[in-house]
Amino acid sequence: MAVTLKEISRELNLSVTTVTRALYGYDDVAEGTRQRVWSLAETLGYVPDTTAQRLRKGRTDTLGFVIPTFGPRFSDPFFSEFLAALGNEAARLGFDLLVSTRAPGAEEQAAYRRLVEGRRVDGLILVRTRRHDERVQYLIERDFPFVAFGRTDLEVDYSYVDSDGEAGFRQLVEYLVGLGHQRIACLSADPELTFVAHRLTGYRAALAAHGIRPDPNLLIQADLTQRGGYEAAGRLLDRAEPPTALVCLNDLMALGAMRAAQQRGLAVGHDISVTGFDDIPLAENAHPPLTTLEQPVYDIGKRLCAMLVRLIRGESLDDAHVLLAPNLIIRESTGPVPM
Amino acid sequence: MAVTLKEISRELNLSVTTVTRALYGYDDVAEGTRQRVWSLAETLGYVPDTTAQRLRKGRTDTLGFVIPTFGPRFSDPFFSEFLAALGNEAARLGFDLLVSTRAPGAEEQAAYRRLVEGRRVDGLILVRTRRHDERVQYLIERDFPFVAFGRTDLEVDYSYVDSDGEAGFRQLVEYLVGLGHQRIACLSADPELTFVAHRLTGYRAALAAHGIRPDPNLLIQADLTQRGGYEAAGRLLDRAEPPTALVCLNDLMALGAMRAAQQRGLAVGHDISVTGFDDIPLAENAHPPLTTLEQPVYDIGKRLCAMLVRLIRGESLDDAHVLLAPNLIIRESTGPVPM
DNA sequence: ATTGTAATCCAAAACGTTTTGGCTGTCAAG
DNA sequence: CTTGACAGCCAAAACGTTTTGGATTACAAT
Repeated sequence: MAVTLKEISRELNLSVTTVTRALYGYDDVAEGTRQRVWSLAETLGYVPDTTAQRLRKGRTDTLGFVIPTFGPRFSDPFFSEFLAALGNEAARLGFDLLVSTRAPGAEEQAAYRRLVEGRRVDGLILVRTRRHDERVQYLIERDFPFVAFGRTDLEVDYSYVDSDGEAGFRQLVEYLVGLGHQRIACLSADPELTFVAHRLTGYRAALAAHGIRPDPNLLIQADLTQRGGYEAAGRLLDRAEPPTALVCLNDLMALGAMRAAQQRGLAVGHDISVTGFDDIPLAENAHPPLTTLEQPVYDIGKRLCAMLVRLIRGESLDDAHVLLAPNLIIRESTGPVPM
Repeated sequence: MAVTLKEISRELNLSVTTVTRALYGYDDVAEGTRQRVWSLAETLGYVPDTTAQRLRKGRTDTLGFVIPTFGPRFSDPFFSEFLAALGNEAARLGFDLLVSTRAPGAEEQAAYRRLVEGRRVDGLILVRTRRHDERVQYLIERDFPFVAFGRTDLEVDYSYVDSDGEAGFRQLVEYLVGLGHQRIACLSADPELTFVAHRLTGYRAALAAHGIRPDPNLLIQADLTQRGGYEAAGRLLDRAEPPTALVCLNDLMALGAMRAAQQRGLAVGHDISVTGFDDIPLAENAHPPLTTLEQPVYDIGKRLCAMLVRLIRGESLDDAHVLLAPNLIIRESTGPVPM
């Protein structure tokens, strides 16, 4: 089918060895020979077979990324931005990107094993780490190169980049307290997710710092989706004594929460304050625009990718544990507590 | 490093041949031998080397998908849902998914060539086809298996699934006309994109059918993003005689357009009507919820994936050209023309 | 004793590449 | 005339797998 070295070598009465060496610019090939090889390769449209190169070189030049998807209608701007970062940076570094989509659980674990044990990729990027992350455990155990967006509670060392969600939430809640809010609800998610746990810590710390007794009724657990935020906010707002502020674990939830509030005739930013996390592009275009904590997802993805490649190449990392402070962006979805 | 057939065979005093055949259940292996092989493979944790299998079998069992990204902050729910569909379906069919991200243009074309000519994938999925799509032309020329979400104007035959944007927009605009709208603006995009051209055709047809003279000032070209919709809507609304309805090429633009309207004090759904296309999850949670045309992105992705695999396997396709009618979902962003 | 036939097993080739460790011939220096 | 150096080329091995086309043995049937 496709053109191989053998064909070129046969055509020119050369050995396969000489042909590769000519193509790769070794200095033990006569100038004339090199030119003949190049020109024939050109006209025949020779492109080396990637699979053969991989087998021979013992590496795939491929990075793996398993997206944790939730339900069929999976749609999260966070991931598309992150993916764009990985894709662009991987390409820049000469790596392919192999993507799987799997809901967390047994099938996800199997996907990781396929990638690692079948030697399909040279390294992996993890995202949405969990406090006791089996993926991290597994990869450490197998000594397989990986980097993660997020920390874990495991007593192991690995390379990560993470947002300081605790500091971010502390700052955010202090800002709300400063506006006079006391009944600040938190639309949380599965606290096994590390970033959820961190943000909750920050939430609690800020309340405690201001002598506000944490009300367990104001902490509610939901999905990290609009629907999750919509439903959870609905339940909170229908209480006898509803909260005056809704702190949501991410922007998607916040958008859902805003809708729930608006359906109940509340003016977001006046009657009730709502906040998110991520600063997805939609946050700015929400109505009203959403107060949120920005984390530079694209840069994080890019950085992780570069770190992983250095790991694969056996180079040393000077910045193996990066913690970035998120940036509080105040927009119109928050305001002083209503009289 | 990893366990190979050779090691297993050495350990058991068997040939490599017998070991593979034992593992794959050929009937010329003694039952006892088969068991010894299996149990040793198990304890050593043998997993075949994917690269070697690929080289030997002459196929990669990998599908390629190049996401057309626009700018670094790429974030489009349409693509994350489509990607989830591809990922899940590919996995189900035993295929890996190789993803690249590239802005349309020369680099994109180079990415396709790398994938095809380097024999990195067995087939490709195209999305956002263009009227004179160089990708389609190239792949047809090389006789490489591919499927596309979208049609082209090229005189070539290939397998696709597409939404009938023309019919959808016709229905949508007729609905708006029925509400009394006459000055219906269209926030369009690059008409070289086939789906843009189709939707525009539907828009014009509906206007013509009701004797409304198309006003070139009401047709404006923008990016398919919130920002694009926001800016274009802003320009339209600041005119002396602004439109009463904004028909947007997709939901993201519509969300941006809504914000532009709201910033000018207009109540969307009353003072002005806004529509989108796609029915991304955010459309439902917008404020007000967005009237839009739903297309089953997940199903389309799944279907395309299955079609591609059949193509790769040389099986025949009975449904090589699928046109799906989008579904008009009327929400609160549209209403009667204001008095 | 020969033939036939199962039942087991395996050597070698092949996929396409890269690298190792040469080999051959020419020419200048001794 | 020999030696050494150098330029230019290449055979073979290797990466790990699967498949082809036997080979070997045992045993039953002739």
